[in-house]
Amino acid sequence: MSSLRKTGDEESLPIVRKRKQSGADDRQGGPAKGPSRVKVLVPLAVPTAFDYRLDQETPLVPGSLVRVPVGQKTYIGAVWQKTDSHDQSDYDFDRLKPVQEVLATPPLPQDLIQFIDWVAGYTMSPAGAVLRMSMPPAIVGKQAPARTLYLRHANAEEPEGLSVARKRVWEAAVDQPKSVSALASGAGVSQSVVRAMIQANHLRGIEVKTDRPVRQPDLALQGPKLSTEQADAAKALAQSVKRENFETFMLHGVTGSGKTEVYFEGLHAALARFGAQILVLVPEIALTTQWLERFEQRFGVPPIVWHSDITPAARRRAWNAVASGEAKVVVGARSALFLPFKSLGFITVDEEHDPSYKQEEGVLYHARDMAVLRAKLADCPIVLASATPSLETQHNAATGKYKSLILKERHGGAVLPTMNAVDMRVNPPPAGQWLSPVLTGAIKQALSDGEQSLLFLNRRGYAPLTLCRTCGHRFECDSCSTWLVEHRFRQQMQCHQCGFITGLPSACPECKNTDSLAACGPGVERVFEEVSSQFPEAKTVVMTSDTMTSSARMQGLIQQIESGHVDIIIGTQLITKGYHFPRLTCVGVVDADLGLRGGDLRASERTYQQLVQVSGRAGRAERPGTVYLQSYEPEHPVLQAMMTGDADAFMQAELAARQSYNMPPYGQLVAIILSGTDVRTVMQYGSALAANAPDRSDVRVMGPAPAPLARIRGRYRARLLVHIQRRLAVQKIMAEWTGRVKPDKSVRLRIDIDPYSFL
DNA sequence: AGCACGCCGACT
DNA sequence: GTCGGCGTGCTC
Repeated sequence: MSSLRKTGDEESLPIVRKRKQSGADDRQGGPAKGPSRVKVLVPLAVPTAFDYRLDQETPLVPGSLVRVPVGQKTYIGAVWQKTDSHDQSDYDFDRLKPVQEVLATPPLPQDLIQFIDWVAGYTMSPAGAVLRMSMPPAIVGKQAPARTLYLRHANAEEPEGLSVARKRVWEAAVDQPKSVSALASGAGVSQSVVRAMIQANHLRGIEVKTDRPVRQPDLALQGPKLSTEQADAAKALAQSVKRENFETFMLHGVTGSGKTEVYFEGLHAALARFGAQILVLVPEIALTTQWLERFEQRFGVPPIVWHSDITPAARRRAWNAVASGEAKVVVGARSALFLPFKSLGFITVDEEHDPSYKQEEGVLYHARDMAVLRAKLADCPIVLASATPSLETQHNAATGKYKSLILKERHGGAVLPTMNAVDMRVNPPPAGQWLSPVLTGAIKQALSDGEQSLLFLNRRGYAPLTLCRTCGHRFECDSCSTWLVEHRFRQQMQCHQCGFITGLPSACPECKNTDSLAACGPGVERVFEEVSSQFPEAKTVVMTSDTMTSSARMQGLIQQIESGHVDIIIGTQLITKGYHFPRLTCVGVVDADLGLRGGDLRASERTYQQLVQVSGRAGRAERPGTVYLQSYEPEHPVLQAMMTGDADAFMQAELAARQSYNMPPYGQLVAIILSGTDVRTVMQYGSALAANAPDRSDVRVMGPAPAPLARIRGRYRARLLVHIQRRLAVQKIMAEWTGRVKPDKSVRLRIDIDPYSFL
């Protein structure tokens, strides 16, 4: 036994010695020279920073960007820990790969590093995956394309016989090399003058690889005249900016109350006070041309825009300008929260209730909640603006955690629209149709008055389900548990989950019957068909993500609507945000009950918010608007709240219900999503998890149950919902639990802290 | 995120 | 008998 042990010791000796050696090699403790160890977080789904060898003498500050090898490739990562502290790393010093390059780019700011670590901890995601959102590998470290700037030749005499125009260019071409257009506009001449002087060799071309300077906001511009209500709210924001610290505001204003103008004043105050950077978060689809135009009017420059659809070149320019601090005003979708702001001075989350702020892929985070943390770390004010604030935000406002700013009146004398519930049991549409005579009557009236109508149905395509009347066959996706949606305009069947597309069938694949296929239920295309046959003379358009394939097309259509060339607009939620159509007076909600089915935690809240948003499109100018809500259950509290307009009572009732069940925002939910190729293995692991749940009275586990969409892309999914009675750090509990019950390696486990969607 | 390593089906 | 499918695990 003892000899065996000895042998073991001897065998492990080299390792022991290596460890000691590596400890002795951690020279960063003293002033010793030579290579040192640095921790670098790479933008990959890795939970911790890797160790690298740094061959230069100068230590690197945390956040410094470095190029390091990982496997076969190299990545740009960020130095992730103080290099002067002794670390416990046991990674052999002589096995470390070297830092290949230290980038000249400014280091990631300290508050961003803290933010990334915190988000990783909160969402239980690998820190590298969060870092990836802050420094997309396709952008960071990439050079600007080369361009040529022009300047006088050094010490050159003014050429003989310059014309007046050329002389002006000559005067302008000193000090800074300038682009042709900058020289021309600076001298007040046309570009051809400058070009001719280049030809004549009067100016010297210099190749640079820098981006053109970012246009700076014009702070002398005045905003529009504000109502008393608006001015009071704006003043509160400006005062908060003066206090120079973290403070959260709920800006709650009815649709059309001019919330935007109010938070613009807050942004303006922050810009004016320290020249700080400001960030406005908007839901992806709300970043409209109309919104950008308003922004430009107020600040004199277009903002730096950041969302999933911008070109790689624009993305690179935006990232660099934000990192250098040159970009002062940034507007973006949720991912803009992770940009490396040098000095963030104000954040606004517009439409803060919008469910699209919850990222449902990769790192599962809620941008609104993370924005509040970002503001806290940056020590700056943040405004959460909405006509229908989330229950979470209203609760925080009620408890005093957030300050309340409330706008009760519509701006410019516009009145709130009149609400009508159309009881579909009393006024049913003709067979095979979806619009009640009440609604078609209202559209007809609007048409004859020369006003516009909007029909809202949050369902793309022609019909959500196609079945065979003979054999009952349903068209389903092969790899998801969903129905294929008929898109009649495109002559296709499509799975809205995985995107699978196939042609329209002419016969039932099961019983081969032709003329036996029936479309069930309405989508926007079907409503379009109905409207077209009822109002053939009206100009009707459909606005969905399917028809709005390019932003040029979208803008063209918006302009047509604004100029009154469109009579009836049919659309999905794409049209509920960010637009202001003065001629729109009649709004019809085709199926106001749609969001209430399925009954998840937030069904009522979300439906209410959506109905208010759609209704808010009506009557935003002088002409009053009218809203028709088609419902089979008009006595439902959501419909009742719409009719009475008593939002507060509705929200109070919702909050009380949440409180009585200890649901968010009082208690917490965590979802565990399991997926794998084999149903039984997935369910077995789910059951094992449930059976070994944390032994705490305040934690209750529901499930495992097959996920509402049990199969996506061929993988089976099951979920457990964990309810925690109180607000506490659930991450520790979850980590301990899922670490204790080892998963079968074929099962993938994801944890969604604060789940929003229950799909 | 890539990319290499590894264990089960259709080819010469 | 081998080529290659993707499922699994590692990257300092």
